[in-house]
Amino acid sequence: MGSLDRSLIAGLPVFGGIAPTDLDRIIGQARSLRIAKDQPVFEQEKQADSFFLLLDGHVRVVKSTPDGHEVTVRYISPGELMGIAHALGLTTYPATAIAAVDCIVLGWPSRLWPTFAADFPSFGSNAYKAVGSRLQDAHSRVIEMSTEQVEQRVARGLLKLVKQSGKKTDEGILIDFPISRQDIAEMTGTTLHTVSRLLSAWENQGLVKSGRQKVMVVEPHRLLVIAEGRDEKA
Amino acid sequence: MGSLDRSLIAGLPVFGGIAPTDLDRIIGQARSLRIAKDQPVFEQEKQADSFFLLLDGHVRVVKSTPDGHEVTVRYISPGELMGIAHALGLTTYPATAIAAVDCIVLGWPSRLWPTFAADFPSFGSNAYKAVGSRLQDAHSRVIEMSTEQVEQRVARGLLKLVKQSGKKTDEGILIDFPISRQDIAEMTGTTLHTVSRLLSAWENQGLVKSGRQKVMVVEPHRLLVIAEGRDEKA
DNA sequence: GACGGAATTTGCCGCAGCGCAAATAAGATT
DNA sequence: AATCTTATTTGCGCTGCGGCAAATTCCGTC
Repeated sequence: MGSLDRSLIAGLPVFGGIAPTDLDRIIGQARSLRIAKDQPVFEQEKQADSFFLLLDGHVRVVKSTPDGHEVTVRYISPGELMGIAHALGLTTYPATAIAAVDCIVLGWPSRLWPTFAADFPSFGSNAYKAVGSRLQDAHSRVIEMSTEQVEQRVARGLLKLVKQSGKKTDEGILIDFPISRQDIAEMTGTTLHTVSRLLSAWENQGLVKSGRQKVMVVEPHRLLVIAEGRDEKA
Repeated sequence: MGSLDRSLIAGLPVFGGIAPTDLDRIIGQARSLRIAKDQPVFEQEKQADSFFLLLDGHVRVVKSTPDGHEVTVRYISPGELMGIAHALGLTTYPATAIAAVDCIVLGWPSRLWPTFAADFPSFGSNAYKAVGSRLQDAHSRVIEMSTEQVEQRVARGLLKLVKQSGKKTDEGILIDFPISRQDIAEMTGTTLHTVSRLLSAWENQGLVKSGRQKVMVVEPHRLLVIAEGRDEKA
């Protein structure tokens, strides 16, 4: 487990404006975890006894329906909080979080949440702002699902991933964790077949380069045109 | 404007556990508004200079997209907060709120939000729980849009309205504010035509009775069967 | 009680995209 | 290098539901 250092979290927006001694106190109560690829950080319906901060890696948050469908709610990037069920007034996790790659995570017992929020006002308000922006995101998703067609949603989904986790290469911008057609389908509300067809088509037009569990966006701008429906049915 | 009485808000969950003197202080800073049917309480993109509590009536919260689509985010019932943009870290309203009927509303200047949240912890935590449950709702909507078909979503939408604002009559449960096919379409992500077809079909089966701007659910249980997809294609 | 505007109903058509199924392809394993 | 597993591609048929358009009904209003 090793000794945890304040510098791990010092630069993060959620801990913005918190005194060094407080940071030490915060990190002193954390335990650090290594989560292997494809392993859960926490699971839907289980008691929410911890909340987490992703230090390194990428995590996919998935909600399962009773009838076996899975919907990807969001991807978590380093520096983001997750599993903050208690901030939402829940005692169980509303979704499952799966490591998309090997991850390093800090975890705190949920009972510390109220203390943190009260003792470190900027932590509390940052966290609630994060919740607020997730609410915005969720509403955007609803709107997209209501008003856009699949092609636009997939384009938008890829652009979101690019913005969040894009890594420049000399051939384009690579989404820097393994992602399957199925994963993309689950985050855009379609099927892997349709995603595959779209990617094939885009590959032919030189918009993207993709392969097994990887997607590289070559021409973000043209993808944006599609995402915004200004495509004129190319 | 008249004198505002503490009893107006004393029983409400958001103000649960707050001392009478504090309630007086809270209500002393409120102004009460009467909003006529079809008039906005607040509007998307505008400066969020107030937040509100609905005392009486029903309010529809709508988001408009740049390309002219409208999506109904939710309906607000008496006792609920609305326009709490600042709790989400926003300075403008993310949606427009329209009075579905004549409404009575309390409004406070947004600058009081931080004070309220800090001085009345139960107010703050109740409010954040409310935000949390809206986030849950939004995610449910996303999942429904991804995995269910229109018929199920419309059934589910009606049931939600029934639960929230249903008024028992001797013929069934009436949704007690005017609601058009178009409104239902905007909240379920479909078109008014499809809603009309569905309601007609359900009317023939004796599931609902509906008319101009009104819907009455006669057999909630059978509607639930449809909503849950346990319909076996009747 | 006739008129006008808005809401609703319904028929018909077309197609986006899903389901099914089978063929490949790309890694992983031994 | 041969084999196995998992991901991806692609063809084909079908259908849910959106788009268009026209008819009808309801309700407020003068």
